[in-house]
Amino acid sequence: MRVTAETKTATRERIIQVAAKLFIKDGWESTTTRSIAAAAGIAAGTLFNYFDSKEAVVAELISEALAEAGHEVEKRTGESLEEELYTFIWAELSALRKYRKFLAQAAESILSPLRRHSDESAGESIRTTHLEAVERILLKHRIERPAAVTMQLYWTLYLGVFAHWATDHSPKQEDTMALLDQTLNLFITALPRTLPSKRSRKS
Amino acid sequence: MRVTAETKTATRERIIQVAAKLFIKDGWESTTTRSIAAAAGIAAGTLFNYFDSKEAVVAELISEALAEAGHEVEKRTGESLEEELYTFIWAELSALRKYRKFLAQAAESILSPLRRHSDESAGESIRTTHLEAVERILLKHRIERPAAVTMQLYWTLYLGVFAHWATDHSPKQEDTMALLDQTLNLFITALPRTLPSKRSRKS
DNA sequence: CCATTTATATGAGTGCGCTCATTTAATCAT
DNA sequence: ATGATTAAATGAGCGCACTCATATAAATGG
Repeated sequence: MRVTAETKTATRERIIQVAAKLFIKDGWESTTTRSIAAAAGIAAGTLFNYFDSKEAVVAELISEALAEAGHEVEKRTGESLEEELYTFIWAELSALRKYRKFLAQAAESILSPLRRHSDESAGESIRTTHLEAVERILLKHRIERPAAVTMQLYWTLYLGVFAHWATDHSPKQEDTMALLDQTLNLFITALPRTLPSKRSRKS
Repeated sequence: MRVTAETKTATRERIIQVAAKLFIKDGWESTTTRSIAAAAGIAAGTLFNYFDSKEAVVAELISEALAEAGHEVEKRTGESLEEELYTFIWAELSALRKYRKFLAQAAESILSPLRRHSDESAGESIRTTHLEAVERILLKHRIERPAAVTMQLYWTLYLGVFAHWATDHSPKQEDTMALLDQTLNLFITALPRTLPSKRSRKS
């Protein structure tokens, strides 16, 4: 069976769309790959011709939402470093708002800091794309290319904010806004101080 | 069928011991609950009379290791706040060293910041126990009872260190030592500054 | 002692994500 | 047109964590 490239991309998009609907309606765990396939009008196994895993589906969903949000924000100018980072992150979270409820469950395994960088996990590109954008913002504000450990620290802090956002019960997630504010403040304070030299402690 | 309380605790301990062996030998994913049950000399279903889930088994394993390490360290005195936190955390990590390889896989779902605090997950007691110990250390150094958001920030940072440790390839995890040093430095810097009042930003 | 109650052990069963041998259909060579 | 080739679709099947009706044996009461 052969199928035109158009049909393929159409099917792929259809999977993502129905998956989004189902995830929003039924949650992450209750939505099975079988039900996604059925709703997309394909066989159960066919889903895995398009995505490596259930997680890869939601990772694609996230990536698409973030890509849109990212483009708009990066054009802005004339803000302080903290303002710019804040705007960028908040724009991303806003873009993900409709997925918020099930992301708390889904993202756990996708964005976990415990995933090895080396393996080709579904969320790896989300992480690198985000970090690249942050690096670009830092460079724009004359912060010299941050050390790997700095970005690692950033990602850790970001995950904390993300986790709080995903489970934030305050009406418009204003608790998260406050946390993000504090977190960025802390990160920026840390910026000049991180890793000037490899000075190990206690022997 | 009834069994004495002794038999029950013996079985429970046996499960933990054989599970530890298998996890170390075969890793987290390759060790099945069936294989643990078989090695412990019980039926597959019986395992779940003793533990809610596969994750609960490893959570118990971690808790036991941490309990031993925690007791020894908390007696110490005369160190700076940073020193004391460093010693405490490093003692914990040392106690977990034998489990390090499979913890990178296992802990992902257990310690994830994305788990809701409210639900009764396997790793919840690990988190609260650790945070209580840290709070005790802070109090000992005249830091007034830290705000919830401060401890949240601490846990986020701690998870970053833990994640790095779990996948640290340097011979004696000295990379982690350096990261821990920097992380604690950052946390302590942040201490007086976190949440003086509920000042929300941007409306 | 036997009957009843009760706490535990049991393993077949369930639904899941995912795989893979096979089928199907579009394309290409003649 | 027709057969050969190829890429994608298929769904039965696998191994997993976990459940639950049932079996079993210890404790208890007469």
